[in-house]
Amino acid sequence: MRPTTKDLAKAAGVSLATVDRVLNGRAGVRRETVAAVNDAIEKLGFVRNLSAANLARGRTYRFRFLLPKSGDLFMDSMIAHIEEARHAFAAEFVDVGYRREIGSDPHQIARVLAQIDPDTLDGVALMAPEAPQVRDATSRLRERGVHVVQFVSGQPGVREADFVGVDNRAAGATAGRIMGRFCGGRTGAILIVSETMNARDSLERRHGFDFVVARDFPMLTALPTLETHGDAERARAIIAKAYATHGAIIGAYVLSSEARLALEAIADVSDPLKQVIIAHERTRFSEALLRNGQLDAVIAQNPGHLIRSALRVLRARCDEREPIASQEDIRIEILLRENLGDWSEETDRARHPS
Amino acid sequence: MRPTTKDLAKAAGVSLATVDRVLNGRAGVRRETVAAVNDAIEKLGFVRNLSAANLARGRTYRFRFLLPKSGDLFMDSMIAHIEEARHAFAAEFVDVGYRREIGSDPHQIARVLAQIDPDTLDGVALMAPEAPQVRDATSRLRERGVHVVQFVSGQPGVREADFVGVDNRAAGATAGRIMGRFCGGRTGAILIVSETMNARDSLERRHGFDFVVARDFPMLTALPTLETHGDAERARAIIAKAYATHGAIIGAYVLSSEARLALEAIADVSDPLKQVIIAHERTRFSEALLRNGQLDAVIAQNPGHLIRSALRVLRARCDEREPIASQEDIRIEILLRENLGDWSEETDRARHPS
DNA sequence: AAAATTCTGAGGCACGTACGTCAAAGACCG
DNA sequence: CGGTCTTTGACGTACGTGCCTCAGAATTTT
Repeated sequence: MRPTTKDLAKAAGVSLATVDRVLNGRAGVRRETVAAVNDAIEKLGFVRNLSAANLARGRTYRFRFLLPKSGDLFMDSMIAHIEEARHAFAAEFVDVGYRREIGSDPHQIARVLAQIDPDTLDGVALMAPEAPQVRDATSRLRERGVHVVQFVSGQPGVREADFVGVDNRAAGATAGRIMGRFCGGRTGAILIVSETMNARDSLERRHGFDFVVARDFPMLTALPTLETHGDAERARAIIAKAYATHGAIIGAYVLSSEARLALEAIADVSDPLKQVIIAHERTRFSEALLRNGQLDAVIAQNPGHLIRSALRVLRARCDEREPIASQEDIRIEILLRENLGDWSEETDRARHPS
Repeated sequence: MRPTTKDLAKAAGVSLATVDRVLNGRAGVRRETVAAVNDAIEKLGFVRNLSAANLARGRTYRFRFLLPKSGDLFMDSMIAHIEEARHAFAAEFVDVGYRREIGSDPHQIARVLAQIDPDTLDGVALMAPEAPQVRDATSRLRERGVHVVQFVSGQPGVREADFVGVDNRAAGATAGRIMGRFCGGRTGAILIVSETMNARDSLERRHGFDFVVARDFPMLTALPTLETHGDAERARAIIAKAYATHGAIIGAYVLSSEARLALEAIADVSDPLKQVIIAHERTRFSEALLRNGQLDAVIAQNPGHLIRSALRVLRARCDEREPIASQEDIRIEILLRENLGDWSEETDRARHPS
């Protein structure tokens, strides 16, 4: 059996309450007493029983996802997974929710963060563009005792907060290699479309893509990024123009997480089956195109994993534990028609039509 | 606050002990009393607090992975991740271990399973080839109260036990598509190598691969499977012979989880850079080849995920909960050089040599 | 002696369980 | 047939699990 606080108290020659004060770093204990307790902890190899502790203090964890107000299918999928996690985590007294309050103005984001009440919230997972104002507001939030996870957007390795998401340069590079290999040595231009290039993610993906294409696939020319700004009309106009002016477009890469508008426009003004088309993120829409061959590959991060990971990291921080690195490492997934998850069922139906 | 057993007792007009008996399905309670308690549970929306229950019971979970005696790098990686999980799960009173006792003889496997003592073990994750004897032994184990997860090998949808692993037909199909696309329309033969074709996994991968190649890439000819039987000499001999007799081998697909022998032999008797080579599972070895270009793609299942998933499923079964399907769904990962996990660091080094 | 510091005791969190109680149902005898 | 004894089913009591917390006691310090 593992040693308990009782054992500690006996070994250190103090009462349970004193042990508890040392354990939780509260004041009112002499240096020597603290040392005695710590020695006992060391000697007995004491590890506190977190569930017993949480039971005793009636602890609950209250976490919120702060999401962009904008968003299309990818955001929908995210929210669906938050909803799923809500139920799964409820049993462990983790209260999960989300709010769509994040705009594009850094000051507005900072204001949202400033209004968070540490008494009603233990942690937030923030999906917001990078900006100095946001970084500062994040730091202040941390100082007020609210844990923060940079979620999907943002960058790894910032001291203020953990990052949960993929390395977007590597994701772009992955897209680049698939593009290169799928084009099979042909020479031509690659159309590149994004919702906006103001987001760090898109920039990084573009960098990664260009790096690999330039180094390993010199026969391909990556065109300048077209920005749809989430406007279907505009998307179609600029994409049509691109196909008209460049003769030999043999592939298209849609950088942004919301790919629908761009992909619809591409399908409208050209033949998607004759190009290599790559997009990001799995949604109803991208999945359907992948299945019917209009999309050749999707680079994705698993939304369920993202969300559970953010919650686990927040919890670990609340408990002053270190998260399990290998579990919280979000993989860059490559999705083809065959590894979407129900390939066998599909072919079974094809072979035994009901 | 969530309702407690105390609230239940009051609402149902019985004592805590009776509530407990109903909750844990023990005998000695009249039908009407049971109904009364159940009504109260319904009405109050009672959910029992598992950690409090486990605390009171002093419950621990004892799970073991039963692994093949044979195995090379993939098995090493698996074991390393079990070791990691051991530590991570210890805090939640889950005792994780493994034993390498599984041979290829179904009777031997059945004997191993028969010797498991339900008093010392709550669940096992079994990585074993499929066989009627094994299935029966699994059923008997379940009847003796030990939970079983079919791990990596085995098939989904068997009533006896949950399955944690990927759909190998889909994995093979994924390999098939990548092979087809990466070959870029060239005509030629594809070498196919496996350790053995006695394992269900290899068979299924081959089926999936063939299905996709036959349907979508008719210019490719998938050669008959060569079996190395884990013998380096033999591997080199048969592979050399294949390259000698078939003129136009433009790709190679190594089906089995342990790919090293086959890949070494291929590199010895041909130029790996001039073919499309695809293998399964991420190991030190496959990773290195991926980085230096000798391997074009790796189809993998994430070992850390596999192991945590198996443990979570076992735990859920012990607690009579339903596992979270989306979390326990193991993805078929496609690994290229760029999405191995440290691509940015790598290119940073290239740009800023130290 | 008052104030500040350090420490203890007892009760509580949500639940499990050994043991005890109590009534009804038989069993047995004269 | 009544009366006593035992068995059985149905339920309650009280304490334990590892830890936290608050009121208050004991010890210093001022």
